[in-house]
Amino acid sequence: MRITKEKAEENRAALIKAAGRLFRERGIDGVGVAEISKAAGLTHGALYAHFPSKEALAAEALGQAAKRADAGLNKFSGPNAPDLGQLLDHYLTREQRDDPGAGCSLAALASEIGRQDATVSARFTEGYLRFVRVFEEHVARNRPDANARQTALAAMAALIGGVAVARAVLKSDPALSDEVLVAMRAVVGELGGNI
Amino acid sequence: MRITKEKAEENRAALIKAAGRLFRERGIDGVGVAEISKAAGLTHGALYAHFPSKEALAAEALGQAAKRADAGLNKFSGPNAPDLGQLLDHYLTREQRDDPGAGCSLAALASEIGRQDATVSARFTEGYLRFVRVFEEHVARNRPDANARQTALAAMAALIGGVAVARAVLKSDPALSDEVLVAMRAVVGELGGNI
DNA sequence: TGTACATCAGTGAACGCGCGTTCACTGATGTAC
DNA sequence: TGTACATCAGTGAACGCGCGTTCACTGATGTAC
Repeated sequence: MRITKEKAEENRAALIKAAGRLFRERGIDGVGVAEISKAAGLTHGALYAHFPSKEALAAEALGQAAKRADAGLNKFSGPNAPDLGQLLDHYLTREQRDDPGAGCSLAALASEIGRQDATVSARFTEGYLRFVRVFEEHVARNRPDANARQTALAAMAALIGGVAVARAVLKSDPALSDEVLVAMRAVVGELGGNI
Repeated sequence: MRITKEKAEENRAALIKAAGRLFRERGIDGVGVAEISKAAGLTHGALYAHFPSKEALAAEALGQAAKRADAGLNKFSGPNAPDLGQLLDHYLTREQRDDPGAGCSLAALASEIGRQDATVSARFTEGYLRFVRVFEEHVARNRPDANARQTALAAMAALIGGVAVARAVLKSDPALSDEVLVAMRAVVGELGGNI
């Protein structure tokens, strides 16, 4: 039952989208190819017509997620960008914390990417550096005295850690989880030269 | 073949130690009970004489690791403690990054703890707060103007994120990985009122 | 435009394997007398 | 102190199940004439 090229491309996109969401929700090790395929409306055999392995799909999913994040990130860049505080308010929300599937892949998968292969690592690096560059612009503008690159590298890693920690403590101490988000917002805002 | 109470206690400790190391190295989902038991010199059946489930073992392993970290942390606390920079130099090393099994469980498992149950989350929270309190002391001493609690919460989450990011980008961009560690050291040092 | 046929996305059974957990059993330890 | 026996940490086979991957097959699509 061969299908149109158009439909095949749709199916491929559905696989990538489902994989991204499920990997963020439950980790790369935490979800199987059968479930990803089913979520995309296909059987697992079809997945292997598009990707040589689960790991290749993971790399593709991470790349796609970075691309989507990049689109959202563009409006925070350039000479007429809103101030850094708005980017932080956008990133450090309860919604982001409470719905990892819809959120940032960097925060959702940070501590397990190191165990994946180099191609997955490369997609993480790309996504991370996209955020870093936007941060760098803001720091260079707001705090000409500071080392913008260094501050941006640390600030973005801090945000990733902040969301990961807020999620990790949530089930045992929800008040602390909120406190971490607020603290991150204040401290990174100050770091970036923005109250 | 019943064994002495003493030997049984040793075996229990070996299970916890092996579990901690393997979980940090490969993630909780990434290692099975058979391998943990084997690393402790036992069969998997014995594991269930000590722990009701893999998840209970994970909680125990995280608690034990926090206890050990606490011992190392005590010398950075109190009125005669060395300055914060030494704690940062101790935490943000290539050794820490390159050997997750021997390092900090918070950094190794941050983004997957949110998927575990509340008892595992509770052990993470305990470990995190131990670090936060030590940080808080230093910030209160070095920067009386700052909100010490808030700064400490953000700084510790930042360190966790920094190590996780340094590991995530390592395979694809080792130079960037080093740069992240250096940036974190500088920025968090400044945050804590220490050059 | 109509016909013949090669292509290939997708199906679903099957592969070997490892997973977490259970359980009947072993036999030295620990205890009661 | 010596004997009888209950205890229980540890063994290893077995449970059902899901894992990632392979492959013979299907049949509509896309293409060559």
